Amino acid sequence: MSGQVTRTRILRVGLDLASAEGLCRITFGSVAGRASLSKGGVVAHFPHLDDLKRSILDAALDLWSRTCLGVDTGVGGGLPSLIRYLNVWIGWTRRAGLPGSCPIAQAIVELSFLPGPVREAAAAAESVWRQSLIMLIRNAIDKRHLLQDTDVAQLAWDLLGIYLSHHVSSHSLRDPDADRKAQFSVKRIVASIEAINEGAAHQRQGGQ
Amino acid sequence: MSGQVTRTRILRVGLDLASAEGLCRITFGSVAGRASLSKGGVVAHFPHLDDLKRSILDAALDLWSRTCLGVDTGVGGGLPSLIRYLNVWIGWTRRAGLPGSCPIAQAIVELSFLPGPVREAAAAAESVWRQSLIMLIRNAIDKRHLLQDTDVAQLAWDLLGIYLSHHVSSHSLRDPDADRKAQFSVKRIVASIEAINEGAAHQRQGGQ
DNA sequence: CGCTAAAAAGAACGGTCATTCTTGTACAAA
DNA sequence: TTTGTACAAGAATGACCGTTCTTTTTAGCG
Repeated sequence: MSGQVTRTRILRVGLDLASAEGLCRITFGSVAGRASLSKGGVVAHFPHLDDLKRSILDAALDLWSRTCLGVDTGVGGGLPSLIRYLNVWIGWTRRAGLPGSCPIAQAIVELSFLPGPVREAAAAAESVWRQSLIMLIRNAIDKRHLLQDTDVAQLAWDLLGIYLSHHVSSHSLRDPDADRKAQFSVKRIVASIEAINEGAAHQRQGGQ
Repeated sequence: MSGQVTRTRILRVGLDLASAEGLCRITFGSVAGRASLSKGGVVAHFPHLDDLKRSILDAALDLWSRTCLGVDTGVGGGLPSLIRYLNVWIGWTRRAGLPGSCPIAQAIVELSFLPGPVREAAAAAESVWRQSLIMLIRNAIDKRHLLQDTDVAQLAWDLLGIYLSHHVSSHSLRDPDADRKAQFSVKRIVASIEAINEGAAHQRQGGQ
């Protein structure tokens, strides 16, 4: 069996496991068992556990990118692309075939206290998310779909916050209504800074 | 030394440790060390680790209640009380003298995958938070400060979401601007459902 | 002082886990 | 067939931790 194939299988199993039980539950033994490998077999590919965890996060970000980016062919940018992206992003793990929650969101919180390469990888993924949001927001502003003086960083923070809230709500708190609530939040926040009826919106934004 | 005093000291140390390193880092040894006790000394008070963790969460909720509730004497209910509460809630751990982040918010996420009494305690704390928000929101509606058809559960979800986003942002991602951003979010969401200029606001809520 | 009971210390056991090392196996080239 | 090499298995080590048990210390009281 080619080593590359086994390596891919390990990462696939690890990604599933991270989604189902969290990155902190990843051990050589747990991954080896589900991959029908011995513990030593996994270690041969990832000498240190951090290597494995970091690679799993990389695989998760890769899957996110394939699931959530580039799916709006034909929408043509601007606010519609932003809204489309948000609707695809929220709950993307189900669509991607993962058995549980979003491993990245979970990792960001789980690793708060644990400096090291794995934490860096999680933070980097968050940075990618934030940059993607910012680019979509900027594009919507350029196309005059959003107010010109929209605070880009603030809006990105709010939208990332909705995603994280949805993660906690649906996963940690098992709220069956999490999807609906998150979508409502997105609608409300977008409505409050849309460039339509600029007068009222502007008054709201600027007014204290 | 009276056992009660030692027990209190253990919980104080445990609360600090949970704030500084997370509930999952609580071990008999770590608590014992910081409390100048032997491992056995801690076990004598909390035979099972879950007892200790649950008690720490209880202590955290207690501290929250003393720090965040009942501080608006003279404000007199309604929307001002809600806003006051949110401003006190966000970042309450600093005010309460805890060395790190909010142990409850962290626990809610950390324990997502681990059913048991500790997870139940974290979920119960979240329920208390949610109920507090709902009561404040209802009061603001009764006083005609918020729109009559405000979706109470949705608004509570949004505000809890801002708190959790602030937790992740300030703690996991170390954004020094987290406080300001969270406060801005609160202002925006409150503005969008205030009963003032009801026409525009109503149009926004009901529209689409 | 001695007696008693609570409180704390400390040793010990079994389990899990990361890491390291050695062994075995399949497969290619010579 | 022999040799060499990547791949995987499996044993061994040392650390940490929850839990249990026994022993020592401390405080109160006659």
